[in-house]
Amino acid sequence: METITIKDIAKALNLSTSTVSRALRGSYEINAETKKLVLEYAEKLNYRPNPIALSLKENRSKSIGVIVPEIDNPFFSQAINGIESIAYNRGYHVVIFQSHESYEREVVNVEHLVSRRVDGVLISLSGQTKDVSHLKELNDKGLPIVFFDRVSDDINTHKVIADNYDGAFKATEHLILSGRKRIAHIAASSYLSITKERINGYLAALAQYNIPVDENLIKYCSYGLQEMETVISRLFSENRPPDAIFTASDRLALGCLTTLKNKNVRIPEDVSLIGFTNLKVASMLSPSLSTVFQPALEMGQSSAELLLDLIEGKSKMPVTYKTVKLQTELMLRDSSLLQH
Amino acid sequence: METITIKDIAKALNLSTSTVSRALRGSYEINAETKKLVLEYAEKLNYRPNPIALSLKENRSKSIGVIVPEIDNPFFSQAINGIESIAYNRGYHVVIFQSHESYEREVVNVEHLVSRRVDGVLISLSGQTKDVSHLKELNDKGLPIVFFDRVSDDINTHKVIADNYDGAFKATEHLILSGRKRIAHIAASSYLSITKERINGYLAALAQYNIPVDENLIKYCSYGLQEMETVISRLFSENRPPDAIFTASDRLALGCLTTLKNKNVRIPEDVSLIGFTNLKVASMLSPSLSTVFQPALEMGQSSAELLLDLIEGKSKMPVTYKTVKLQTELMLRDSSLLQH
DNA sequence: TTGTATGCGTTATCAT
DNA sequence: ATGATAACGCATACAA
Repeated sequence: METITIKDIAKALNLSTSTVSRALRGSYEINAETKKLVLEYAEKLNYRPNPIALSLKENRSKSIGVIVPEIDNPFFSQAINGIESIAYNRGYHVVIFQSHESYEREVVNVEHLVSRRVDGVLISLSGQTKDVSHLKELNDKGLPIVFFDRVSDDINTHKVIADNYDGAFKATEHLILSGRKRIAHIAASSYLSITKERINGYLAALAQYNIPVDENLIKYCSYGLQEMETVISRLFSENRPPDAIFTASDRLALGCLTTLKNKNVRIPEDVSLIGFTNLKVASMLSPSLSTVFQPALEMGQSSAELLLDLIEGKSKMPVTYKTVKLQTELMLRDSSLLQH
Repeated sequence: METITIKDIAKALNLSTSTVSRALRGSYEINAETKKLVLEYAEKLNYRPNPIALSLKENRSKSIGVIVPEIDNPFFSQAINGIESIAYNRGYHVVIFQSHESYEREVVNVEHLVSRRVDGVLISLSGQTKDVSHLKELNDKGLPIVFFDRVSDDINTHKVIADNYDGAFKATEHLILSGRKRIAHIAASSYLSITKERINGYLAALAQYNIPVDENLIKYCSYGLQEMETVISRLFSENRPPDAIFTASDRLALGCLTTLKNKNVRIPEDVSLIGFTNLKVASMLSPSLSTVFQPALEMGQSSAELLLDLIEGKSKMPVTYKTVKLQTELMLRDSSLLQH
């Protein structure tokens, strides 16, 4: 790929590179004719400034790094969609990294981002991450970081989260109102902020309707299908099995659905099921599953806006703690199926 | 973000930048002690070479551009997952673009990629793209391009495709063998390579089982749900409606499912449904839908490998026409439901 | 209004 | 074995 530079234009037009540069940048002190000449020639040769040279000069890359647990997860691909749309509108590029829910990989990703000189970082923490010093250090050094969805309270910066408490409350309330009494909650990694928030919403709903909390009905399930089987087995080997399950994510909802099917537990006759999920089609495909849908696209957009504002100094630096509450829409369908 | 450079190290150690550079690069002509000194100091200061400076010097960015129609589409997010894994293993970054199925946006994306000086491009064409001269021009100039999934025959480079013909053949055959006779095919944009290949597979299966082709049973559906309603209405307003539908994608399968439901067409009693889809859970969630699963992850990996080989000159440049055939797996479940 | 020189971080080439 | 210098592409402070 031979590329045309400012120097080529200068040579061809018998001008200095500075003149050409000024002409192209639409600078002030420049003869109108010279400018026209340069612009036309540049257009003819399809000149494109080299952003790498600019980056080196201006010590910024006009790119942001995004670290997500998995791209191939509807919530995160929707979020990336939103991030991409904002970033490109504002002249930034998006470089994608996956932590695969591993703390070690997240640390390596962060290291890569720093090496790559991204102008800022958007991150949703891995399920294994307890300690965020790898991020705090960078943030203290002045690298803008914005958290979305899975956040940490240990770093004082922008955070974009869904209203997990409210979503969990409504989901639980929905199950209660449809007559369920023993509502299990299958939660994700206990380290995650979203996990805690959702559990709190669940507990609050139980409290409001005077339903006693049974600790045995709250299960954490961080890993694969195998763990889900154990969890489900435990739940149903109790004296009084649950009559409803509230799962905390897409993966958990689907895993639960599969496992229940394999175990010949009938849905919704034996248990009714509701989940936090971004699999838009889930409830459409499966009348047995109601979902709490998270506005992933909007969360991606908001977090990208916040990050770019930080980068461009349009927003006070590390002091802002801004929790953006986004509408959590409850997609409760075929409610009749949930009735006894 | 203040960053430490080779110059800082040189100054601190009273060495020249060249010596420091040599020490860091593990070069030959260098005193062992000096080397050790530099390495230790660099380690202590957490020195990281600036890839931007490297890029400027070596005229490459160590990044590849990926253009997909939509990130938020299971097939493409799985493919990107595969691309990412290979790229990072080989030291490249992945910069993501979406065409949103629009030719104009695809052209703009390509323009951006060129501006960004990516070392190569992975692309799956938009549904509106008939003309690929925007890509051909670049490829002729020496920019490595690899197509995946939605390819063009007008550019002579690597292409990674699933065996769409075979998948469509088997899907159709499956419907035939379960007793269906009037099998409709709902296809995506007629411009796309995958569309043609799948139609050919469909036609071949009909031919093999001596089922006459009814042109009215082949419908193109490029856009939203509205168009799907029209298509379904037309199909079922015929004298003899279809007794099975073979849809060409996730979106079409789900749109079809929804529309049929709204129209109170029973599945699989009235029509049985089979689709090309990467919504891994689709068939799990919906016993009415059998799926032909595309190995998106593997396709992403293969195409990334091929592109990086091209970039690094490990593969003959633009003369190679290599179609990588990947296994198309047919997920036929609850077959009994498909029987009359 | 235009040209010259410098620097961004790094490495290759050519001294020493 | 090490140092000085130029070059990658661009913008800008300064000189003319």
